[in-house]
Amino acid sequence: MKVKNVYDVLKERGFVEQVTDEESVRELLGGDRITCYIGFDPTASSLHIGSLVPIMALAQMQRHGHRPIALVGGGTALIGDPSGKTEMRQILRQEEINANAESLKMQLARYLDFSEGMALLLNNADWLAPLNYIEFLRDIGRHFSVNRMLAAETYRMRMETGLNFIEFNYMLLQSYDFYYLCKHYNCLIQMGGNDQWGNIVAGMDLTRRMEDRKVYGVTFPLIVTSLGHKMGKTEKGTVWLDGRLTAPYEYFQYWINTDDADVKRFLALFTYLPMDEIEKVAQLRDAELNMAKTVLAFEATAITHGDEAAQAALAASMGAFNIKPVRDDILPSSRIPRTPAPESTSAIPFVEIAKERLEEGIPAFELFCDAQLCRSKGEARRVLTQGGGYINGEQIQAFDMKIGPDHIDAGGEIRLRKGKKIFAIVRVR
RNA sequence: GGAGGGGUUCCCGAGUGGCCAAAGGGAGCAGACUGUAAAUCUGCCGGCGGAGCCUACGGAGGUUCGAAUCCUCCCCCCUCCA
Repeated sequence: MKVKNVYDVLKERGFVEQVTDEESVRELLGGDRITCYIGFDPTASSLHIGSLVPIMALAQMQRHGHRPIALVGGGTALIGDPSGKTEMRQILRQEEINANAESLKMQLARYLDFSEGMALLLNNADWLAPLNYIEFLRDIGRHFSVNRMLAAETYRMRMETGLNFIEFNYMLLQSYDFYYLCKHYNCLIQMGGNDQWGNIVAGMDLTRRMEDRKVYGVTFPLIVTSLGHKMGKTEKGTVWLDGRLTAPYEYFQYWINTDDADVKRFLALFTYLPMDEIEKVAQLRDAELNMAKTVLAFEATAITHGDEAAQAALAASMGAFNIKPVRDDILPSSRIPRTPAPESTSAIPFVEIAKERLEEGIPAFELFCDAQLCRSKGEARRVLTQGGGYINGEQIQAFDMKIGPDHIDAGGEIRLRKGKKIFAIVRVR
């Protein structure tokens, strides 16, 4: 059986917003191995859920026999992309960027197979840094019309708030990347968020002028939740892909809290489950729909943190939230365990408390702070006064209730809960 | 370089000498209802064990019994002119 055209796959799964030349791109992707690229900004030491769409797009490309290039923008990050932003981005120091670029490489390796040139990881600092200003202006700059650049949405929206020259040059550098990758790596397609459209098109133009070659661009829709929220933001801040910054359990929680209306769309984008199974999710209701969310959380966590971590997160959530096992006929291709897992709290975040301290008795609001359920004692007091604090499943009545040794359960733990869904375990040391 | 307008708490944004920890909105948190969803209603929403105290209205000084508010200098942003 012939492998499905990856362009159709991407389109079906909701990855495609705009294409520069749909027919040609489809034809290209239906043929022999081609090379495509997406740029990632090393402005933080970890990628977050917001970068998952591009990552998954590259992964899909690779699974369908093409060669993805993940381009770390070590050079362009020195300038700051104005696209989609209303204010100038903070410019980072060279060392920070280099360090970030390194950790991004590690992360991307979990989604893409970089062995034997099946995928490439490049850093544009390698070719941007040595550029010489005069030469660059003469060879590259002359191909750009300022009039046309100003017409680009990217810059137009900045005309009101202000745009400085360094940012104005971003388009030239990103265009140069595309040209460079085409020339040296035979890269024919650039993908990116829809805010990159202007930069991608400019890169195509430059490549045509410099190399006389036709290249293509595909953009992804900006993914927001059906409530209009940005992906990957919670009350605890950004949901990172790095397990040290966001524990797999938290990551799992993020996905299981997906809105009803987003489950199907997210399964298509963020898992590899077959579309015919995902389509059936539309018919699910109530408890069944929650099972689909469980699968989404499991699959997404397994992709980012591995099967083992996903299973631990699942087991912890089942214990804490009384989740029913997922029925066999719901998304049958998923490897999610479908029997009740032995209850385990091992994946839930925990803090250790010295035995002596506990023997004296710790006021509940202080313990909530120590367990990082609340940011300040004031907040903890408020939460507890409003009845939002629970200990071993019981609502805490007084904010300063003393927590002592008799609260330790058979497993040697104290279970704290804030609100409905945030848990912490206290272990006595 | 000149003239004018600005920088307020997570974000937007009101506030022009005491009644200002600062209106209003958004976001967020908790409770009720639920399905770890949404919608709705209620309460909360700088720190400190509640009192008062501390820290906060771009930065540094000053005037005043008292400053987000007035004065001086500095930094940054915007608009128009050059």
